[in-house]
Amino acid sequence: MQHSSLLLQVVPSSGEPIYRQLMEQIKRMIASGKLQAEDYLPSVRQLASELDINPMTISKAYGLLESQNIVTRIRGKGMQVMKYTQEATIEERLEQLNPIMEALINQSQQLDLDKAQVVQWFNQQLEKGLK
Amino acid sequence: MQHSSLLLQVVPSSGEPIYRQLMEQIKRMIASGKLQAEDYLPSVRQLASELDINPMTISKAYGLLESQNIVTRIRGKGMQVMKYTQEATIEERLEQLNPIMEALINQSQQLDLDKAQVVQWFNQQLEKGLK
DNA sequence: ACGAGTGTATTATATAAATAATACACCAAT
DNA sequence: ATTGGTGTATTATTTATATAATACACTCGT
Repeated sequence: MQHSSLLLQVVPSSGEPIYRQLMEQIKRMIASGKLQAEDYLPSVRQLASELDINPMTISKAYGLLESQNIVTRIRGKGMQVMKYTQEATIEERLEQLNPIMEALINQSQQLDLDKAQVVQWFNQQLEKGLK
Repeated sequence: MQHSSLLLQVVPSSGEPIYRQLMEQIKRMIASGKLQAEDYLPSVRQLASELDINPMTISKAYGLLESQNIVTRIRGKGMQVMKYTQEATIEERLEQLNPIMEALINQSQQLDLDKAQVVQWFNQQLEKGLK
């Protein structure tokens, strides 16, 4: 099977543990509808080989997603996005950005940058990075 | 001595190692001029007790800052911000926000949010968080 | 029944990070 | 000289993360 699944990416050196990076990305993909109810996640072994990561690290992420009732393990088939899962509203998705925005605001304060400067810079960076 | 120094804060559960959190915050405080050339960093023991963190973790951060020539160890006195250190320009400080902005843009894409929505939300959050 | 595909358990190893408790070398003020 | 303040070295222990190599139980298509 293909499922190319190269939507997921991981930065092992980022401090953030790999299994958490995976969990958060999958949650975002569910929130945005890129993964829908009853869709299957890429298989452990396939994802492990694509990302060059140990299969048990993937399995750890999947197991935790299951324990959070986000995904169901289906024997012999794989991990399935929970039935009845709804794509998140725009408002809900925006709220998921809060932790990182908090960090950004925090760093801005420590750098003694004011609101206007940061917003301008943010817009400038957005031009280059967001469609 | 006081130096209350409660400018520094740390989130032990964030994945980001404590010693790196400290290093980055101190670098930002130097860039913004909150710490100036020849200022002293809070002492290892004092900071350790304030943040409820092991002294050797602080010492590790300080040692790495020294090896990056950001700070000088002065025997019997403490860690001093390098002489002749200049406060960073606004442009330089804005560039220090790039890594976190990249992450924010990345997450926005994964959530399938568009530029206008994110900018609006960002402004809204800024109202609450930045003076 | 077989084989290839699921996720997972197990055991072991390695590394980074953090803690803990001491001890040391140094400086400065008394 | 003594005391109390610096940072640091040392050794040991603990925890979380990640890897590695096997093995197992299950499902599906043939």
